Amino acid sequence: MKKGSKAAESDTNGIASDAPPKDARRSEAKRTDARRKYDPEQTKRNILDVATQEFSAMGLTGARVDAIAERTNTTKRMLYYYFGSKEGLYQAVLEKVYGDIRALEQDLHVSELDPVEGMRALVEFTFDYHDRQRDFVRLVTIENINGAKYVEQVKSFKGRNVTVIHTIEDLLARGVAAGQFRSDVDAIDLHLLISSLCFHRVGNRHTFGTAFGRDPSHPRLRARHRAMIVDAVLRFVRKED
Amino acid sequence: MKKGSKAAESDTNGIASDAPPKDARRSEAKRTDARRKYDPEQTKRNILDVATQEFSAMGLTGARVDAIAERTNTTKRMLYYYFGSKEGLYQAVLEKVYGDIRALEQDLHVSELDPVEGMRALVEFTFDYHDRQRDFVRLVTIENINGAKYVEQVKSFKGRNVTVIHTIEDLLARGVAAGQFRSDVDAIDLHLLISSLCFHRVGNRHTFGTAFGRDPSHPRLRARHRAMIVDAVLRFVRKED
Amino acid sequence: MKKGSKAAESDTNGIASDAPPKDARRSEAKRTDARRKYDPEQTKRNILDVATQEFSAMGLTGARVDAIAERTNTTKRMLYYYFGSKEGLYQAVLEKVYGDIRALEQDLHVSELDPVEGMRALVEFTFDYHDRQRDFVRLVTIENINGAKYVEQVKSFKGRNVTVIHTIEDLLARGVAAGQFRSDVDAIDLHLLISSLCFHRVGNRHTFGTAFGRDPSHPRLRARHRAMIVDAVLRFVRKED
Amino acid sequence: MKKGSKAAESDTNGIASDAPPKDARRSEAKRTDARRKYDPEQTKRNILDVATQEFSAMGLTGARVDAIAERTNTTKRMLYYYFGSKEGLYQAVLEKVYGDIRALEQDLHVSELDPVEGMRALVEFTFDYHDRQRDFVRLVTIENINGAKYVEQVKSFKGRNVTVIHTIEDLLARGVAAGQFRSDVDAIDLHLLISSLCFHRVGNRHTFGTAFGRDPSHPRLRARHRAMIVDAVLRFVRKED
DNA sequence: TATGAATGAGTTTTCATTCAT
DNA sequence: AATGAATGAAAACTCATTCAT
Repeated sequence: MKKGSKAAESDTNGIASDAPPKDARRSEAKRTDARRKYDPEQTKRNILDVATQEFSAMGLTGARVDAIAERTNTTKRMLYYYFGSKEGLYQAVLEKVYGDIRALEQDLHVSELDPVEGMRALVEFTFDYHDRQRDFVRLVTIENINGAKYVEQVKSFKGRNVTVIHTIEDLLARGVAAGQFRSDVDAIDLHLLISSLCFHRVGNRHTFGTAFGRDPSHPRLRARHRAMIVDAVLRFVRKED
Repeated sequence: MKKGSKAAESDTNGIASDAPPKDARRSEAKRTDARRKYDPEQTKRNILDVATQEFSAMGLTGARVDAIAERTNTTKRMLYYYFGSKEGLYQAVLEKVYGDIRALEQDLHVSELDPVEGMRALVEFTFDYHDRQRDFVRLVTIENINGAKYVEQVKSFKGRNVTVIHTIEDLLARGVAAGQFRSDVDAIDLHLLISSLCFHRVGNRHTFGTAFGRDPSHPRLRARHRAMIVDAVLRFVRKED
Repeated sequence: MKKGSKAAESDTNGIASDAPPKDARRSEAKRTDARRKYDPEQTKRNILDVATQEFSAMGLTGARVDAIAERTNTTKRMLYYYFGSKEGLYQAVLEKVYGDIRALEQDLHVSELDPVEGMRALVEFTFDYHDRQRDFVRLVTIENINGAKYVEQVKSFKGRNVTVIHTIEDLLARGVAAGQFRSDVDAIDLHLLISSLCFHRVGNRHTFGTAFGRDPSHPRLRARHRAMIVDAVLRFVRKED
Repeated sequence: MKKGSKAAESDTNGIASDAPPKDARRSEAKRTDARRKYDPEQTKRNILDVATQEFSAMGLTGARVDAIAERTNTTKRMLYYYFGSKEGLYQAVLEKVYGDIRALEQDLHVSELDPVEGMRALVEFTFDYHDRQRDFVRLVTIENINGAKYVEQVKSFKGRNVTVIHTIEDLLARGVAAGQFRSDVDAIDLHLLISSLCFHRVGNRHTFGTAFGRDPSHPRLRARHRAMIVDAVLRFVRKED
């Protein structure tokens, strides 16, 4: 069994793991010095970012505390200082990742759009989010292997899902009222359907790639998939004449 | 101070992990002595069955060789004797699991059905298979976390996928010819779409259950999902007038 | 995953660990300001009191600097500021505890009593002291596990013992002269005998309680033990006719 | 804080830690070879003997698993293999130590002796046992610091104590019947009294030695103490004319 | 073919102590 | 005088694998 203590894959190409806030911080209160030695918030964030990559790449059991610590600006000790244990850190990562997606969903003002366009926007957003946030997808996958044991304790988790369902319910209701959508679609079922289509091609892209020699993350394929999924969803909800 | 060494979840309700053979075996080939003291085949199979459960429940890194050995009729040494290493055993499990599905697909004589009925049959079969073979679904998930590293070396893997694509191509071609299906659907894309819908609700059932308080494996929900997925696929391929 | 960081047992029911002084102090010397922001003496005393409990409950190796600091009004840093190290703090605790008992023994004016009554008074005092000062008993026990390494450097230690022996020698001499006591009793041996009887039932009360289902600190049992021990000592020293 | 990973004191001068069984073993079944490489019983016993010394010298928290392992013929891993954890090993040590004393007590046929002689024999036995088995005394002390947490789970513990009380009750009853003993002595109280006298001088010998410059384990002093304690107990139980 | 004992290298976690503010 | 953040060294414990029988 190989050891490879570097993350096998560093999928962090999205928002979550960008470490942008250095500027945000500076603009706050702490004046001059660019890098202070004692900055708990930054230390925590740094650990969390590295841990996100490592856990998403290796799973809870596969990740190594040492490996995380090594890629950090601090030492292993700080990791325990702030997060208590490996599991505690893992949970904090889940919390952060679920918090991130919720923040973004706010920007979608679906309720202001025509039902069909709103549905399209929602699906495209969901597609794009999963496509970019591989760490998120992997962590959800990992949680399912863990039997959702840790996500249950994550506060941001439940809230996030309620919001999506409300959005979908609103779209469906308006679409039905406008005679555009059929009336027998359940919001949660539809959410599952959309999620399935957006999640699977990211989460299972490795076996898919191996099986068919196609990399689903290739731009051309991605664009086609995006269109296909939007199409499939709209055909599913659309009222047939 | 001890940790639970039993598989966190024993999802074995399907074919893969059934350990039926003790009797079946005897009536097979090995004639004479009813119970021999040393039966390599049975020993191997026993190890494999236990390992399937353990790996599918815990992942490659999460599974413990000791835990597997303990639930076996033999000792840890035998595990190494027959499979060489933890990874070797894991690979053997993948091999077995992929072999299982191929055997089943033979029974589907889709080519003899009307395109629409054939498509329905294919989707229903795919749905049922994933619904029952949770171990399979989990192992695929796990492989994707491993970057499909091990599945690449599994012989039954590639072959299996080729077959499905052929089946779909045949259905699409016949459906287009009959004026029932649209002509711009790619077989691999459609396979991905079907897989997504059938896979996700099983693989991510824990987070789904936690999020919405609905267990997707409940009979009523399962039936509804099955119908919904068939419906979605047919709407997707059907030619609009 | 956290461990209980509170002392396993807080036996502080006596003088040593009472933290009475907040007011007493003020009336002492430091006149003017009722509550100053920085009060080194109070800070030290507070640390010392907490440390007494923690060390007596957990032993030198078992006690945790973090746990002590947490229960303090100040921070860990202050602990090092004032006491230099964990060992330094432990030693300061020993010093304090031995100082306490000496102060009390002054109040016993045994030399003014009839030998038999004096002996009774001494035994009763010794009994009561051990019975109340569990922290003291525990710390002595702990020191014996440490090979008395730290108590050797405690100034109040030697002096204290010399005093007791003088008291006993005086009692014995007067008792022999009065024809009440036998003449072949060694003062240090007698001290050991008395100590044994008073110390053991406190120090080993847990195993005793577990073994016999009797809690030696129960009032009824305590009274009986007190009488028994006085009786045993008097029978031992008394001259037989 | 000093590290000293060797046992600070190796008090093993008694039966428990003698490693005599090499012969016993040979005379059993295992024929020829004096030291076999695979001998679980011996491995366990070896670990247990070393652990007894280390725990009794350093306490539960003070003892170091590494230090124990180092002085063993095997590796640290085996310690976990057989005893599961540091606490498990500690408990096994308690079990062994309590088992040892019970075995010895069988040899005392007190019931066949005249009450006075029987009482003398019992006290002398108790004295000698504590005097020799310092490891036992220290471990009991340590357990009392632990609040008897571990000893409660030790099977040999309760049984042992019941036996002693029966012996004492028998002696008292016969002595009273013979007009030699007073009738108002409680067996458990007497046991406590005897234990106190025998235990304290061993358990607290370090502080005693430091305080008075006398080493209670010196042969001359030991003999005098032995006589004194027998005398004190007999005076306590004897009926006064 | 089969087995229980044994192991070294790693992995998580804890601890007393010090630094920068 | 006082503090929260930071740390290296060591401690407990685990894991996949091999050996002797």
